[in-house]
Amino acid sequence: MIYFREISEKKSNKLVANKNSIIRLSRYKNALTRLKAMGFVKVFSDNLADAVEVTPSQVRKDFSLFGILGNKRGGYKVDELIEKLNSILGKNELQNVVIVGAGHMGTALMRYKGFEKEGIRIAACFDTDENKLDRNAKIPVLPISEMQEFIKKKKIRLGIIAVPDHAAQEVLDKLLEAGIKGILNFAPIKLNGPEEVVINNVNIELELENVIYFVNVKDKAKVKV
Amino acid sequence: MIYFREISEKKSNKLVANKNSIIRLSRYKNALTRLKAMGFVKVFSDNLADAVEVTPSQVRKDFSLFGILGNKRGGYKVDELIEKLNSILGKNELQNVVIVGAGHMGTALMRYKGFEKEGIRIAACFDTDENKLDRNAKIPVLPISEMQEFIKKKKIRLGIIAVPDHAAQEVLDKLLEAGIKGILNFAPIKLNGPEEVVINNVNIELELENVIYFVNVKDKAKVKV
DNA sequence: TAGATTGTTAATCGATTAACAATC
DNA sequence: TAGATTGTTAATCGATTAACAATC
Repeated sequence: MIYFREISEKKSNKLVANKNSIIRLSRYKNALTRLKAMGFVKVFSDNLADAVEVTPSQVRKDFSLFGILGNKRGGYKVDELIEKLNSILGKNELQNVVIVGAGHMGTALMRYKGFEKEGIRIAACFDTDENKLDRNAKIPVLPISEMQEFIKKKKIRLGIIAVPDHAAQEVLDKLLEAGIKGILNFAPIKLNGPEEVVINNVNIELELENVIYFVNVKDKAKVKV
Repeated sequence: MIYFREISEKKSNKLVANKNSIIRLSRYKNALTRLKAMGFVKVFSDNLADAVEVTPSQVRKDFSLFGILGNKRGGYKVDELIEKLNSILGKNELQNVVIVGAGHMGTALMRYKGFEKEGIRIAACFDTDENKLDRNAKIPVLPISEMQEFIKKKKIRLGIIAVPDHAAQEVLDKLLEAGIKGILNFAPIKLNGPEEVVINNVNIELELENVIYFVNVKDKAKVKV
């Protein structure tokens, strides 16, 4: 992937975007819309740093990494900044997504309010279970046999996998075959896909196990007293 | 929190557990149960490294960090290793959890199969909406007014927040008041709690936005050709 | 102008990887 | 014993923070 490397690395071998910096951009953007609502027209790296709980250096570094320039002494204009962040984050165009699996998790995601206001639209959900189908719903639930055609016809690039573990790899293969480029995977297994496909895993058990571990550590630390 | 620092840092100022190392421990453990099912009695750092896609150095480093010792030349005994990892991860005792919010996400989590086999038990779910209550279900859905007493009586330490943004902070405060020590939060807002409480945030929008960003980057990289 | 804030370079910090002596 | 693998120390890599010259 030579061409990707060209834009993802600076000459100086300092790497550009990593996952954390993108997450921070999203947070800056959210903070900015709040600040805007409060009447701010300009912001300084200080303000954003406070809002997102990072250092001002981090803010300026992130911006400079993505080519966002402010005005020395004058900070950043809120409107321009929001616009630029939206553009970087791909928020200027509606993002169509399909969900595979209309079980509990898939249904929760279908109903999830957070997506719409972020410019994410669930185009359809797919399932093998006939009882779950609902062609006429606002977000239709369709048989998985129609999935690939649907994706191709609507040129959808993003898919969410919310099926049981044992079905996940097969679903992934089908999605990729149909042209999907990015995956958010809720099945707690490692999926194999080609390098050029973006796969982000959300593993709820692992997240909860993490909490358990740190609670235990702190507990033991206290007992030690 | 002097006492916590004492055990969380080595003399040499090398820090012990960070979130990533704990996640890796969970993955080692999962890999090991698979290897065990395949008949393995011993494993080498090589095997685990392959299974989890890290370097053998990483595996040995992680183990040494948590005081897990193998046998030079003989690797690690699978059963012992699983046992030790379970103990570190707090898997030897059943972990009771309450869910707050019986909306789509809360319900999905209640029905989530992954928890049980990891020794996590959902003791109850709480909601303000009377229509959602169900005292007699296997996992009862109770009014939020009974939450604090329930938590205290059953000495529950872990809570999952799955309520709308605007209710999340209030729910957190109540949970902490009742004695909850660790939180998994699905509401996409920053929660304020005292330092000694463990709060882990799962933000599904951010995760999907991340996918969108990297898909766009790769797309543009290709067009550039 | 004087003061404040950016943008970038250098320093620091932390986590991962490599190397290798110890030893089973 | 010879060979292989651990456990740990040192080297590397990457990300965050600090510092400061440029400049509005």
